Amino acid sequence: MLQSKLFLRTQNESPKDEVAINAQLLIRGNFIHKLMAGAYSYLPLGFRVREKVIKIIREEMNALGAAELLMPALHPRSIWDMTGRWEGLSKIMYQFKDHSGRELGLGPTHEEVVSLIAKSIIFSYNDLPLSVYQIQTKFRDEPRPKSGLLRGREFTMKDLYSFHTDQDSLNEFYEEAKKAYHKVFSRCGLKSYATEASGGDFSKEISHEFMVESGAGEDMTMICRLCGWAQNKSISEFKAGGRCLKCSSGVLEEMKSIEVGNIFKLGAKYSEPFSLNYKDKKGELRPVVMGCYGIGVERIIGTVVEVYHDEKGIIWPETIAPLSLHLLLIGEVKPPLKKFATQVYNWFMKEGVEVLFDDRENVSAGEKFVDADLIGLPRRLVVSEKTMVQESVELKERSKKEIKLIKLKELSKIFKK
RNA sequence: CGGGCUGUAGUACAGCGGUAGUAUACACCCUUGGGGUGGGUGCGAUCCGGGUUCAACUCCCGGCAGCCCGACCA
Repeated sequence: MLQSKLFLRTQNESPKDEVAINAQLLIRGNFIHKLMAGAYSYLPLGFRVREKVIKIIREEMNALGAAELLMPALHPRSIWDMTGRWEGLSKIMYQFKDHSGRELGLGPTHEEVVSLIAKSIIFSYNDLPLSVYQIQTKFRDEPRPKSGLLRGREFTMKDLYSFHTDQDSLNEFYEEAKKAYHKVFSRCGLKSYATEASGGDFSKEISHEFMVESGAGEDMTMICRLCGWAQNKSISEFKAGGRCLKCSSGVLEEMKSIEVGNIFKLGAKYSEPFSLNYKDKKGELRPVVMGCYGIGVERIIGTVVEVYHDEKGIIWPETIAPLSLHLLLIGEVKPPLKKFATQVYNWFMKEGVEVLFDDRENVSAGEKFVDADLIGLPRRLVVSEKTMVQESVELKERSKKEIKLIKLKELSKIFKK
């Protein structure tokens, strides 16, 4: 990928008014562009990060046994009246009328729609358990969008819904989903705590929020770092400094955190209003037992930037970096040097290494270094007159200080497919 | 939704009741060529509406927008 063709222009200065680190760095690095509070465009680099995160989520959801589908974002009022949530969520749901006066809304979540679909699929205990998910744009009329990507009005959510004959089956799946969630976040470079929280509107039962430690977060979590037990401070009866009741040897701490996902046991809350029932072995109708599970894609991206950065810019984890290698052509670009650099670039392209080639001419070395640090690809490779005469390139990892000179012949040892 | 702060070139900042300035970006010329090289020329702006005033970017009121605090947050 050629930087000169990337629709990219970095900014030296942080945008006015943006305080959140993730907003500052992602805007400066030209990953995103703000259209209004809480609505961002994904520019080519940001788009690639988003795709990587989505790919990880998709792989883990598929591994969990869930099937992917896609539901509409546009909903008629009637389906929301089934659960009383047209009124109940009127503050947070974008609701409007079309030209014929029909009342429509943009989905902030999809329990209603998925329950309706499930009615056409689930009839018998033989059909259960089942689970489906989608990765889709959600709309919420947030009273206060804030902190860059962390709280938007329009955002991408992976929402998963599971269907069961009974609570035991749900509990079993719930624990598997919990593991899958930890795996998603860990693959994105984030340490997550499954935190006990109230079920909110969804459920009277305890739910779990997946918290990542960050000063940029909105939530306070009580955690035991020893065993990983965590509880949202808002429902916690424990105090910091107290002993962990779970492992009895750790000490509870307060931790500021970002919620990147959550899981709920819904029970029959949505199946009942939709008469989503199945026939048990005796032929008797019973309500389907449901669970729902969400992950905020943009939240993951924003959180990663909050966690992985330094004063120069972002330091992407390899797994979700937009590309893995930044190739810089430094110094006066004479034909032999350009040829040499292109040769190196082509080698990486052939090897299938995702490389961003800063091929811009008449851009100073310093400017290229600054841009590379800001954009934060895991590895930086410098090609110049100096390295050319030695038949080599310079390798530096974004997270480290040392620079290594690598002979061209040795490239294949370091960059294996 | 309550409170606070802020709206001036693409971006980031100054400024003043009377001709709007700097940096950067952009275009061109020269220079330089390993951590935003230096110099020159040029292009480019006062959020919207109302009020006060001879005169408003500046003062006052209202809107809108952005950020922050709080409330809210399936």
